[in-house]
Amino acid sequence: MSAPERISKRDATRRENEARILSAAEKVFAEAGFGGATMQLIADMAGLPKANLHYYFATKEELYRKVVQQIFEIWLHAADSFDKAPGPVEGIGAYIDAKMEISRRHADGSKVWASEVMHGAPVIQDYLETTLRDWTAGRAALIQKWIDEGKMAPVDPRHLLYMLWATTQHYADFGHQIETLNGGRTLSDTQWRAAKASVKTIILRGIGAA
Amino acid sequence: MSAPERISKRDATRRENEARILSAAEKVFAEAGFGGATMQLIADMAGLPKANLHYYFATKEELYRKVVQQIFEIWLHAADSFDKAPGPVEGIGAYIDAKMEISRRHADGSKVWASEVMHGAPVIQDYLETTLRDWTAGRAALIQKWIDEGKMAPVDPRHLLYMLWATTQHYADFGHQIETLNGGRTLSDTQWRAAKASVKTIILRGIGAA
DNA sequence: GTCTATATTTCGATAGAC
DNA sequence: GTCTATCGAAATATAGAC
Repeated sequence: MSAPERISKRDATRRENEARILSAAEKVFAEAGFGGATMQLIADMAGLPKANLHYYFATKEELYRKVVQQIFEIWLHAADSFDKAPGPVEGIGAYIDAKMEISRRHADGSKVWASEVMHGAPVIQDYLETTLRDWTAGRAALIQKWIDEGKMAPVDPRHLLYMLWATTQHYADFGHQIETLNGGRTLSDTQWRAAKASVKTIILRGIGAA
Repeated sequence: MSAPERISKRDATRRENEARILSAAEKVFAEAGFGGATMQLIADMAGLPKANLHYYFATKEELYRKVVQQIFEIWLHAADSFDKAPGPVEGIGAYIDAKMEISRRHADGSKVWASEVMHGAPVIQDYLETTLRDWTAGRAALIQKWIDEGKMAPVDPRHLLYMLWATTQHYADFGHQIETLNGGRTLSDTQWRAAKASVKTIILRGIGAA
């Protein structure tokens, strides 16, 4: 038998390697898509031999699924402030802010999700049918309540949710196009503030809440 | 030499085969991405031997580029009514209608474009830097003119354009997600009308034009 | 122009020494 | 746990008969 080691140390190494691999995988999957990504590229970016990836994640698909789950969880938490808000100005305003911030900080994850959904959600269809469906129904009901209370104009809650997702995630998914139209430069802090303000102003006024 | 044939007939065959291949390619690229698509899959869907694809399109990338160009041209034409309009209600309203209709009729093309841009536009970067950049500058100037004339609220024209692209294309690119949230059914005629109306109502009111 | 057969490359995954 | 070497499958692309 080998010399006994502290379990905590082994676990720490495992967690660190898994995190390195997941971070590299997110980037490669975002840049090349699932089909275009190769285990070799991910291994190179993580600074590990290719065989080690298969030690931590048995298959390419298992690794990919973990990456998709990560961004999904981040988005779910972004809606916390939505629920506690007294009305649409605070609730939807905070939700837009949170989603825009995620588009800036987790653009790669957003792209992986977009790519997965565009291709028919072959790996995370179960999430769409359970967690996302429930989440959407709950938020649609909340929006309808605000409408019934006269706090905003009568709009279709689901189409409003689609608009919120579309506009905020666009800054991540189509970030390259926006950069190109910005003279090839990434958006500055000031420009990100302007983007957030534009989205919030138009939508909140559009639903008669501002 | 072979017996002389009418050029027009040979051209007709060529055009018909090219169209079949392009249509099949658009579908396969949309469903699997560039990396996930295979020439074999495209050939099967087009009902041709794989080698024939290489006869009409030398490489996979050349075929892909043609598919991307198609949807881009369709979108450019959708903005014709934009320019002739006297103000934002007619111009932006018509543009939303046209873009929504394209999302419905050319969802695959929209997905291919989205995938291309998400991956950094490796194939059509030149279009972004020339045609799209000029197009965007022209439309932003028109919107600014409407603002200066007091026909709409002072919003950032570029962020408004991004919002128009994001909201309309979302119904194509994330169509699978929307279908899942619609109980697994595609949107009916009535639901598409409601979607168009929602987008137009919120945005036009959001920019103070309705 | 069409199609079968195949050359060549590259990928995901694994075996086995350390 | 790590890494080198490699297998078997699948991909793009082409050669060459028809």
